[in-house]
Amino acid sequence: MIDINLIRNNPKDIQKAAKNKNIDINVDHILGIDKKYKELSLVVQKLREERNVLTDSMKGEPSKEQIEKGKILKEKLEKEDHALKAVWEELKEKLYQIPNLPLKTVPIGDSSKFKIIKKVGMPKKFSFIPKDHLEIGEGLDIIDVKRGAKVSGTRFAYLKNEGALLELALIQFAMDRLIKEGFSPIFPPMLIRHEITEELGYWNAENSNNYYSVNNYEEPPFYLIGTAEHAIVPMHKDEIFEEKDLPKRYVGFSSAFRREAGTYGKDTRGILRVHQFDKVEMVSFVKPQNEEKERKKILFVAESFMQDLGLPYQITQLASGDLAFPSAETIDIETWMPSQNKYRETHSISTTTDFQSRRLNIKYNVNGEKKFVHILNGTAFAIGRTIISILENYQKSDGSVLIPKILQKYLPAGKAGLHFEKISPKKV
RNA sequence: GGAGAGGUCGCUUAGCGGUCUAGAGCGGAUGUCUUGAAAACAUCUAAGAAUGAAAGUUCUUCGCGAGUUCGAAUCUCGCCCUCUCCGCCA
Repeated sequence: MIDINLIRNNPKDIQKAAKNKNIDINVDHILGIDKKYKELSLVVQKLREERNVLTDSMKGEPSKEQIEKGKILKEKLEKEDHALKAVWEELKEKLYQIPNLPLKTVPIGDSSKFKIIKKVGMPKKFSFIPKDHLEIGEGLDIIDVKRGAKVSGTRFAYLKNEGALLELALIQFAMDRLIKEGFSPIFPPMLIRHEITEELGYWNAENSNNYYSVNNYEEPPFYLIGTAEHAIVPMHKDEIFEEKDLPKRYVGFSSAFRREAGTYGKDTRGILRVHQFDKVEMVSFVKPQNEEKERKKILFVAESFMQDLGLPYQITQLASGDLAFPSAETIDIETWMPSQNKYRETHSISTTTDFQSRRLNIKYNVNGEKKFVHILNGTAFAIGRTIISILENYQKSDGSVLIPKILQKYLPAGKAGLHFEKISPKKV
């Protein structure tokens, strides 16, 4: 949620920012409702004051006149109070439709206006025509989308054998590093309540069909998280941090569930875009003045993972039109995918400034003054896409794959014919 | 899933229609005393909003919402959550 005072004082900026995010709001209209709301609340407050004065004046049995007066007051108050509530609902709905404002540094425009910040590593030249991850994965019997489709439908897959072990290795690798960086490891719940989804700011209007709801019979439905962030950020809802406890950092592991509505026909092959994937995710709660520093830290760690894995990548800054509703800035890491001959998103690092903390009421205490924290999130590993990058970038002509050295210590010692320095193709 | 108990200021709790501007204890902060500390004593110790230069004043919030009433922490209903016992279960 945007600070209402920000809207009152800079209506033009808000209008422009929403436009840059391709979100249609009418700030003047909202200000009109806000004015009505302020006037009405004043009326209601006055009436309540009158009522309080009246009740304070009667200590024992009230007189007939007093009761009469009270009745009249009560009626008036009820009427005005209802009107006030209605206006508030209207205002709240409008306020919830206002997206977070992009930072000044964010390029304005649609998705084509993204900025490439830097490139690291050179795409490898292959002496043979590189296969894509699905061909490699099926050859090694570590990815199975056919059976995924049989059991769950399109865009579902099984990760098997060394593929499964590779996932565990990546999780452990990321966790180890991030724990050293001051992140608390956490396995969050993957079903969340509806009210939480609203407060996070992802389930608004046009985005509402991106996530799954889960039937809970007589109870209100749950939502399946789209990323660990959805369950970790609201952990501290309605809480006040002590200044000394910030920054508060979490590294969470969870599955992520996405309906991928509107992506029919896009990235249908393999496991690049699936309805369920696992992810190691970073979340930080920081003081506003430390936000910049934290963003750099999260990006730095994410980059270091890719460097350690020896994968070529580029860093891009998303344009305003591409930012998620609560994001003020998003930096992506795109990793080289030889089969597509291009970089594809594997990491996304966003700052939501105080947007989520306002909705969720998460503050910190500075010498008695309560201020909203800033919240950042970033991918450590989107496991599926990382596995794709490893398979494709480290493939050999015989269909086997050399696994980056750094992961070796996280893979169990070879037995039963498994060789972890490389994954060998299945003998047919 | 069945039965019961309960959600009040950081923690433990009092409160059972007007005396609640919510009391007490613990914890915390500051001060007095002390070489320093402890103890003791004193004061302070929830959040949000309106107005105001400020001091202050007022309003809201006793899990959330609706209702009864001149008046609700207190009564009624619905919802959310927690705990205990039983059942089921990895």
